[in-house]
Amino acid sequence: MPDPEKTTPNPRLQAKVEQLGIAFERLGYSPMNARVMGFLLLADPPYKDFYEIRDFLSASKSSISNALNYLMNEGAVDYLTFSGDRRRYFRLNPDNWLQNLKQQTLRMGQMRVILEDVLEERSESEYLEFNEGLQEIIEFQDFIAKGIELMIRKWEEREDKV
Amino acid sequence: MPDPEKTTPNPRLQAKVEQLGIAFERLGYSPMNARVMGFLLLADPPYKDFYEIRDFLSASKSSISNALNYLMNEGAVDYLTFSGDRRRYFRLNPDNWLQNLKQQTLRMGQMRVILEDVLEERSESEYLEFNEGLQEIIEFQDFIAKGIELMIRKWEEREDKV
DNA sequence: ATAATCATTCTATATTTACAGAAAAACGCC
DNA sequence: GGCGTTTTTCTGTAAATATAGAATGATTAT
Repeated sequence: MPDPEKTTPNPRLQAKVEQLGIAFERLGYSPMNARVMGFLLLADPPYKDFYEIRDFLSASKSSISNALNYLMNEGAVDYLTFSGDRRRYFRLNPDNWLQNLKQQTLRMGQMRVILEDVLEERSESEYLEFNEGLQEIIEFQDFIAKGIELMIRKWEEREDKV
Repeated sequence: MPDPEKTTPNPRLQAKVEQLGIAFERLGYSPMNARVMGFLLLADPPYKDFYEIRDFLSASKSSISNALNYLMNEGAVDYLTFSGDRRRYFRLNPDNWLQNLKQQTLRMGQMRVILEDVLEERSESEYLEFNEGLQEIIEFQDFIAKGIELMIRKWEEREDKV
């Protein structure tokens, strides 16, 4: 059973977590979700219970609850349990996270779908040059998306060998 | 000088622009910016002046002004002028837009930077498995980022030949 | 079975962001 | 250079989102 060693505040760690939080906000995470990511990334041991997280981030229970649920849904976070201790110990799960990153990366061709729709809509237009410009963007997105798909396949082959 | 033919409202077009707007919101654009993109994508001729945009979207001048400036800054939009007419005619510029998409795509390796920082921070930790998980995510991001870079180079070669 | 505590949900508040309208500025034709 | 029009900036308001706190629900060790 892990010992919830009463962590004395560590300003350096706090600053680092804030900094990581901001970095994750830039990737599209909401502030609290971003900070929880930051905290779990630096956590040592790399699993922490609900109240450790709450206390470190000085946030409310609902905020932490929502953040953890979001991140668990996202796949980046899961938890451990230890018998004789009903708490859950939350941690980043790099394996699931990686799985998820792959999925997301594959979904990158989103704009292609939109633009194909637009081109169909513009089929009557006489402004051919404009349409050709759009066509080229579609082709680019397609090119990239296909390439990424291929690369992910390669990555997975590589993994099998390891 | 283009004739600002008084456009009678076209419900079908309006619905289509809304729909595109929502699609662009999902890509991270704010609602008005997203609608302006949608409108310019379907515009025929593919350039429209400030008031045509404003009227079509039933928005305020400031909203349209901000949206256009944002999109021009982004590179997706620029404008034409015609002598004897001081209005600016805004349009999507697929060439610049494509340029920009390439840039963004290249910037996809952002998370790598964050995680490298984290790993350095965790160098003392004895939870090696966790660190190895992070390391693998870095490698994946790196693999993808490098691959994309290569593909963009290929794309540009292809373009030169066309 | 129950008491203790872990976790979620609900509701209220604060913060942020988007948008409008008015006023000011910039621009380009005459 | 003056004047009318286009465009931006400023300021206030509305809407959306994030977070807090309280109440409720769920779990398990005893």
